[in-house]
Amino acid sequence: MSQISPRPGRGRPRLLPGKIAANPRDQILAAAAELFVSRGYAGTTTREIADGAGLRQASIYYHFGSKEEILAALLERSVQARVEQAGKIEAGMDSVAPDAALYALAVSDMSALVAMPYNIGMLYRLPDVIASPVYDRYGHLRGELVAGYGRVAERAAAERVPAGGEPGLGDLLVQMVEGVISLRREDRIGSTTVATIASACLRLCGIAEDAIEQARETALTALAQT
Amino acid sequence: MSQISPRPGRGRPRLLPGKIAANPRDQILAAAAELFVSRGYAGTTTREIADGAGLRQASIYYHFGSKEEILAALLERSVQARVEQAGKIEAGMDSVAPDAALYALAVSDMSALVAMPYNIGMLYRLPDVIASPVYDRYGHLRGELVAGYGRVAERAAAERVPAGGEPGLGDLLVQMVEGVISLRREDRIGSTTVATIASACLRLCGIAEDAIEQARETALTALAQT
DNA sequence: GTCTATATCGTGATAGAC
DNA sequence: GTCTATCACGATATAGAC
Repeated sequence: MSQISPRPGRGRPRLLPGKIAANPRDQILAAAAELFVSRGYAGTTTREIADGAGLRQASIYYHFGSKEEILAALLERSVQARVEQAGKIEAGMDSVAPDAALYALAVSDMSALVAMPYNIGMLYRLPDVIASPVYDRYGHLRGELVAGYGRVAERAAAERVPAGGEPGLGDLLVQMVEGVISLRREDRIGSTTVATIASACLRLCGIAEDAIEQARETALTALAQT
Repeated sequence: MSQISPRPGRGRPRLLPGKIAANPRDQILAAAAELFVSRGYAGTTTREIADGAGLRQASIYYHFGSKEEILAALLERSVQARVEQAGKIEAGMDSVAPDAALYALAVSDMSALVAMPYNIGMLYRLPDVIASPVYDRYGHLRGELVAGYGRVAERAAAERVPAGGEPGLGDLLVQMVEGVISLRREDRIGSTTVATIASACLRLCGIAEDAIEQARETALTALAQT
């Protein structure tokens, strides 16, 4: 990154001076994220990215070596936050009730997904992204996420639901949680969305309605302290 | 389609005579399906499709007017079977127990998804497909599918789970059911997969374990008669 | 650090021979 | 009905001026 020298007045001025607020790298990432998510990776051109970022097509190559490098940066961002938060919650699992831990995991993970700029959590679903060589570097992290869900869920479910099926509880729950991605694409995230899905996760573990309600309150107060 | 004249000996012979078995239109569709699903729509070239179908790039344009027309044909195939089956099950819903109807709906829908060539059920998830103008012609059908799931599920759930949340039960269940698409992409469809997910659907409606087991048997015998 | 200009290649689609 | 040949365009990426 020594190539970046943010000294004012350096470099030829941009044509469109309206967007010099944030640093250009982030502007490029933001524009690319929006386009990748709405038109796909292969369906997005570097020219469109440049337009969105407010600079010229060629100028992108000062900040990134290739189009694929932009994708890699976005992929890393999109998985990092989720895995980190999930790890923290699983680490502190022993101090709270198992079902509250699951509720907290679901809520914090969905919050991370919803908070991501331009819904980049869905990059992982795109075939051309998965086929890309850069996917291999971050793909296994999502597997760890599923495994984490599985461990937390098995505890919460106890013996209430038949275990050992394929797909496992972790797969089912991650599938449910990532439903917010589709909902968000359709602009359907409301004030009750996250709570509704989190409750559904506990229901999927055979937890009764009153216990779900209790786990919800425990989880929310625990999350508020973080 | 009057342009198709399958008289033997007509037309210049193909370079690669190995694949003349089925009709060329279907060969093109099959090749396109495999590629769209593995590399995305925009990421697939007509040359690659032609290679997969065993003819030359330009020859595709005898069977389809454009690349988009190929996509439209695949989209139609992928939604038709699901909506049809769902409609039949919902129509015969009164004659079986509500929870058995839901189980049957989930199983038959997942079976349709699993039976689709090259997992084309996932075309609906691709941003460049959704952004394409041809999507508008078939997109609303998926909405009807969700609504159908919602009606069947509300009956099965009765008053056991809080209703009226966003997302609705239909959204949650379709989300679960379409999880087979991801599993299939990862080659993880086993003998218990469909049953596990169908049971999870009922669990999501607050149905108890023994009732789930009973619904399963009722549904399977009902489906066997069809 | 961003620009203009351009090289080089790949794309979807068309024309016309066979 | 499939071929060869090619057009017109748009893609990523590079070179070098400012």
